[in-house]
Amino acid sequence: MNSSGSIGFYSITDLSREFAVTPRTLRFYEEKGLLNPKRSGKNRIYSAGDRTRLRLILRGRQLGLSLEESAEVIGLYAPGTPNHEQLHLLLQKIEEKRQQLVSQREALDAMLGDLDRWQTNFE
Amino acid sequence: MNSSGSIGFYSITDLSREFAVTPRTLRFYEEKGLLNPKRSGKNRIYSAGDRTRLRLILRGRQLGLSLEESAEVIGLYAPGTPNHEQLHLLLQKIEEKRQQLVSQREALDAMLGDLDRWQTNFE
DNA sequence: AATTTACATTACGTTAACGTAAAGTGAAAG
DNA sequence: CTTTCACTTTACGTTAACGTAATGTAAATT
Repeated sequence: MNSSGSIGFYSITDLSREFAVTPRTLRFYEEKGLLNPKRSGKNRIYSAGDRTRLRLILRGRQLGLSLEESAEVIGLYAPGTPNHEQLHLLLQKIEEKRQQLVSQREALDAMLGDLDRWQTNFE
Repeated sequence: MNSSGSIGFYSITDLSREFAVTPRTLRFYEEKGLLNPKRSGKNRIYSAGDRTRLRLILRGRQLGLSLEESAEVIGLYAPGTPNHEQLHLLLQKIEEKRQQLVSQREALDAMLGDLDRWQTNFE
C-alpha cells in the first residue's frame, strides 16, 4: 500500500521517502525510544504526531544534536501540555547549541587568520 | 625534562598540555600522517612547525572537519611553497564548511519555528 | 498457484577518533 | 642501587548511528 492508507497516517516507507532516510533509521529511532508508531498487525503505522517528531529529530541531527539530546528535547512534548520546568530545559539546550555555533564561527575566523599568516609567512 | 629543551622545541607532554589533548592523541595524529615530529632516540621532538600544524588540526576539529579533511588542508603546506592549484582546493574546503554553518543556522531557525508552533498548537 | 512487494525480526559489521591497559626503556633523583 | 619519571610500542576496547545481510510472512499482483 504505497502512500494510500487514510490521510494522516504513514507507512515506514512513506516516511523514509519523505525525509530521505532508510527504514532502518526509523526502526533504529524506535529502538532508541524516539518514536512509537502504532501497529497494524506487525506493520508500523506512523501518525501525524510521529511525523512531526521525526522532523524534529532530523532537525536536531542537522544541528549536531545526538539522538540522546534529541530524545531529551522531544521528550518534553510527550506527556501532554509542556510544563515550565521542561521548557526551561529546552531553552537551555538550544542556548547550548547556539554557543557551539558561535564557537565554530570563531574557530573558522581563527583558522582563516592562521592560514593567511602562514601563506605570507610560510614554515 | 619538563618544557626545558631549547626554545622552539617541545616534548609530547608539553604539547599535549598546551593544547589540552592527551599524548595518545598526538601519537594518533602521527599515525595518521598529520604530524611528523623528529626523534631524539625514540622520543618525539616537536618543532614550532609541528605545533602550528597541531593548532590547525584542532581548529579543524572544532569546525567539524574530519582528520582526513584536515590532512587534506594541512597537506597543502607540507611540500614548501603553496601552489595555486592547492590554494584553490583549500578555498573550496572552507566554502564547504561555511555552507554547513549556514545550513545549521537554518536548521536552528526551523527548529525554533517548529517548537513555537508546537507550543501554541500542541500534538 | 506462483511471484512480487512491503514489511518484519535478529544479529553481526562498520567507521572515526581516540581510551586504556600492558609491558618495556633510559635517564634522573633519592 | 632502586625508584620514579617521561617516554615508548603493541594491541584490544569503546561509542554512535546506522548499514547490511539473512530469513520469514502476509498481502497484492500476474
